[in-house]
Amino acid sequence: MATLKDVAREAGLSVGTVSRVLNNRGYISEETRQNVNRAMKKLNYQPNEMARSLSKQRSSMIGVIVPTISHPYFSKLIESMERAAHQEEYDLLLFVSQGRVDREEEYVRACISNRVAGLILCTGSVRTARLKNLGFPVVAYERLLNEADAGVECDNYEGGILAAQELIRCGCRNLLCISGIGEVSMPADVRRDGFMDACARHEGIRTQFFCCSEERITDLRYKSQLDECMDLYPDVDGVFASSDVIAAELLGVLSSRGKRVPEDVKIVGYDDVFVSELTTPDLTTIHQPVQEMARTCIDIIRRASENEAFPARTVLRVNLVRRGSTRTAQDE
Amino acid sequence: MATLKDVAREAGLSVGTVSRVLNNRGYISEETRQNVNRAMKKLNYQPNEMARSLSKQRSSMIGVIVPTISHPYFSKLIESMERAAHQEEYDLLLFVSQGRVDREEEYVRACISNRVAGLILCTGSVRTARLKNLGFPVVAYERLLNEADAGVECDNYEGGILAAQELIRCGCRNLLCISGIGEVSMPADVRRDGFMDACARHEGIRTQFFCCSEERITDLRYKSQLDECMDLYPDVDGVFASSDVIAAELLGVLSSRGKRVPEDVKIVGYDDVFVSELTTPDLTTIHQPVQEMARTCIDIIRRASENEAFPARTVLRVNLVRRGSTRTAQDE
DNA sequence: GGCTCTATGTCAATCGGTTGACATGTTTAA
DNA sequence: TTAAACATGTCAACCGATTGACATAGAGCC
Repeated sequence: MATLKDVAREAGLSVGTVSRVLNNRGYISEETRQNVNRAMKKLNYQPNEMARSLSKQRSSMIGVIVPTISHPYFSKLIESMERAAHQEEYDLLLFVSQGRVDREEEYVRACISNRVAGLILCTGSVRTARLKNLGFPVVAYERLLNEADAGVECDNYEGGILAAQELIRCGCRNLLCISGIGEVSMPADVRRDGFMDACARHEGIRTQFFCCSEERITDLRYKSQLDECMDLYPDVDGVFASSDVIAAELLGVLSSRGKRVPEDVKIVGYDDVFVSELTTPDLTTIHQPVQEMARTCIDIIRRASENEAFPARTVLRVNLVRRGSTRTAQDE
Repeated sequence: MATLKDVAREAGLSVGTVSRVLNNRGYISEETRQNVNRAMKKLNYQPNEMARSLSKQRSSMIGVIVPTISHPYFSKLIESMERAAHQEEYDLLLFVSQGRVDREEEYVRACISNRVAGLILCTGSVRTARLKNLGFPVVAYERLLNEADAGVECDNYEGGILAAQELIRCGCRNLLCISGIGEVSMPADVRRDGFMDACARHEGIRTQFFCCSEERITDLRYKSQLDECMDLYPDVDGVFASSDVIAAELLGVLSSRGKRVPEDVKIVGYDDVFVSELTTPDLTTIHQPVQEMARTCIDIIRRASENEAFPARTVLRVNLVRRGSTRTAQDE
């Protein structure tokens, strides 16, 4: 495997000059630059990132910890992160914690060992005291973490409002909000607040609330809980589900009870992942700007690395995507 | 950030001895080991993987290139890879190529630069000549790559047979096989062969074949193609879809045509990802042992790193999971 | 002619580990 | 008793870059 020294010899230059070309430092003539590039190509030179990171005291990798990627929301997120990272010349170190605190702490340690350029936390259970003075910036994604250096969220409150308005627009009067609540309070919790507040502003709207246990989020199986829920509230005519996956499962539960969507019950999901277009009918949902959120996370880390200023908190706009599950006669 | 030298000083030992403890080399007394561990804990020492990799000429990261992770099959795969990798003390470097050759080559270069312990290729478009003498083992996952050092697949032919048998068992006589074909020939192509061969062994079975273009696999949108397909073959009573996502979309297409599943049409999917339990009815499917396949890939890399022998080709068994989409009256 | 800018070279330290050679003791077992 | 096994130390080279100090020398300008 060719080294810088080999390239220098091949180009008839010193390592110092070649390193200057690679890192764009000091004065280099166009001729020399070409010469170096030619030599690198000829030797099929690939810089050793380990050596580079060691001397720079910082690698070009970004660590991301997520609870799962089986959930389509997180797979979409990771895909966006990967793209954004590589656009900024970073590589992505992926960690899946399954929501287990021990793993999360292990993964934070792995990030330290790898001297990552930054860490994006998409999971809330890490003991926050351990996030101080890590030597790299920590970005909290849709989590409330005081210890993080920055936070990126979408406007969950607004999302709740949009969902409520849509159901009310469709003539629903007997609303149900299904959401998951973990042990940690999360930005997503305020979706419900937005929903409830918007409902309260209208006359004659009944609202119920059902809490799906999210401890088994990695299972993606809520069906039995949703069945119980429908036993409790058999006469709802509009449901706001806090994720498209829950909404999709609800479709199955309703279908087995002979309820038709959207004729008998209207549904609004959340996230706008591919599942919402896979179901029959497809799902009206609140679109999260996942790509933009991912880009923001990466950009914060880039800025921090270059000692540029960056926002402590970024809240991005959501919007409603109307599909079959809230279609009414007059929409045709 | 504490270094090995700091730990040695704290423990009153030499760096050599501490390094021995870390790498389990030579003779170390239990007392010294404890002493070192205490010192490491006290200083909150995290070994610098960059330095370690540099001197070992090999990092403890495994690179994985996939075409997408939005597709539930790949997100399940990556989740399994991540788990298997960390169980063997590797970190995972994730690359999503979107099926673009230029990105794949860029990612292979990134793996070289990071001196990965191994590379798992879940995508077939890389120009194979570039995979020789990379300095680390390359494992082809569900791909035919002569240049790879090892291949891991599931028994796709058997999967096709199982699907055919199930549809025939349900009394279907007019079968359709929907599969995707890319430019590169892949192990998954033989699913069709298994299906067709099994059908040929039965009297009075008609078989059709429809080829879904997979160029837009990252889109996960096959609906319009499937609609055409149903125009072409309106009277099929049993369908084998080469992925659960296609099967799920087909459910929607059939529903909009007033066809009921499983009463009018029976469906068998492939993969056994969560989507198959999300639909109504849920999908009978061919289960791929993704976890075991992932573990096999990681194990091959571990063996290669330790100069142990490893199999050049591993083919894992699949099995049928019966659910609602092929349920008949007598199954009740 | 002196000054500054451009372009490159030499040299050595540094990043934080790993590893091997070699030395020096202390136990333990044959 | 004596060799082998155990336990640790010292020292230095090495992995492949980055970086800064300092030197050299030609080009362009006042």
